[in-house]
Amino acid sequence: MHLVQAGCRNTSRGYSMQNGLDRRLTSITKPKLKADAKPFAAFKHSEAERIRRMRINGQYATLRTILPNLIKMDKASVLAETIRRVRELKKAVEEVEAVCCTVVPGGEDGLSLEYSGGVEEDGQDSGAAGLVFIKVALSLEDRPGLMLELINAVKSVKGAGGVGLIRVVKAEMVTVGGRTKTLLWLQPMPPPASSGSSSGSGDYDGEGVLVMLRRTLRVVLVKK
Amino acid sequence: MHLVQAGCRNTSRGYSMQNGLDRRLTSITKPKLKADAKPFAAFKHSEAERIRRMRINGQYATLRTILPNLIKMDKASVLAETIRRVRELKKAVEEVEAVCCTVVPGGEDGLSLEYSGGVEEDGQDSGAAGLVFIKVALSLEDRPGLMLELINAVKSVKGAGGVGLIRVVKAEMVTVGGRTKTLLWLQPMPPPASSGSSSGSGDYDGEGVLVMLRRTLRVVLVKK
DNA sequence: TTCAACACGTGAGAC
DNA sequence: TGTCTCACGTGTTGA
Repeated sequence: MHLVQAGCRNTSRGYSMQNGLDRRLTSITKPKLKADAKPFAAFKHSEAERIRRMRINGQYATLRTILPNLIKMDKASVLAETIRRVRELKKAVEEVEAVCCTVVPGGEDGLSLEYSGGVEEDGQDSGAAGLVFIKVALSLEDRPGLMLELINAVKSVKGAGGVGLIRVVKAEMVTVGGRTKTLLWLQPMPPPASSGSSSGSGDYDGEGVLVMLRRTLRVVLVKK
Repeated sequence: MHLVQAGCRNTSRGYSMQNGLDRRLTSITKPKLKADAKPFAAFKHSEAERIRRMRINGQYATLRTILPNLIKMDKASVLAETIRRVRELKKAVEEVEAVCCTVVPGGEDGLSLEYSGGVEEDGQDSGAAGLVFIKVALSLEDRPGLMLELINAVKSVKGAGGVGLIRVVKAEMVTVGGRTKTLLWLQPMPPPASSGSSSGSGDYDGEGVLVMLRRTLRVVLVKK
């Protein structure tokens, strides 16, 4: 109950890094007597709390060195300035990204789809008439496992027979300031040659695939 | 001495915003009796401390909302992630600024001087042969009063007679993400027509002025 | 059980 | 004087 007020106060308001780690009952061993158990536990507890405080205060010290033009140095002001700065920097990155890095113009959801009905790079026809190559560009806040999510989303686009309709040919990612710009090169897969001629599929619903793809990718975009 | 342990614990580890502001001895008035003075002071003290804690915890809550991909939500982890993010964003802004916004190539100190010996825009000769127009571009962390510092630095460049050698014709600043890009258009002033012909000054040390100017501006750049 | 994280009330320095 | 900020040890809770 606050019977012991530790000697080291270090309240010089200098906001310097160093702290305790001072002279103290070092190398404590667990007491065998039951009477000593409680003071020992109390000491361990207060010591753990001291270490926790030191860790947090160390982060404050780091923030104080990182943030420019800090007027007030107290914790609340440091946190407030930190929040302001993070928002400012985030906005700056997004703005400058919008100006400098737009590869393919996308909609307001940051999702852009480009497709062609021609022949792909290696000159090999995919077999799906009217839709053989899709290029997807999207830009969003980075998160772990994003690429996996995107690929799974692409693979989840399936036709009537439960067979995948699109395969990922190439993928590129570039992250700047926590935002990720992703490029996907996709290739529609030919419908299963179950009936009719092998080169048929004249009724292949390329537009439908695109709609499904866009809807599926949008789920990934708005997630979290 | 911890005789009263407040009722509201709110230790649901939910890291939600709301907190106390709860039922409590409201609308306390200062007691007249001396015996009540101390408990009253203690209450006011603990209450003030509670408000302070709430303010700080509110900042933590805000940080938890604006930081993406937070795995651990405890205070130390939030601060650590904040530090990481600020550094990441700052670097991103600097990099993208270096790529997109370089107006005049500068040295490693971010200071670039350009000068011409011709005639300035309005066709009026400054009178100083060989150095009539200086354009300065510099990029550094923004700070309040920076422009004033720069102008004073320019004005502090003086000749033998203690007279100013340079005047500021135009100044532009643009700040992005806390970094400021500054453009200064300077004009050397003619040396005082104390002796010789009025159009003389053939021995005007334009190079010396540039050296002094660069040295003076560098002081502003490395400050703080 | 121990451990980690938290809110609390309090003593004390700074302004 | 009073107010503000901080470090401290403690009680408590969930894992």
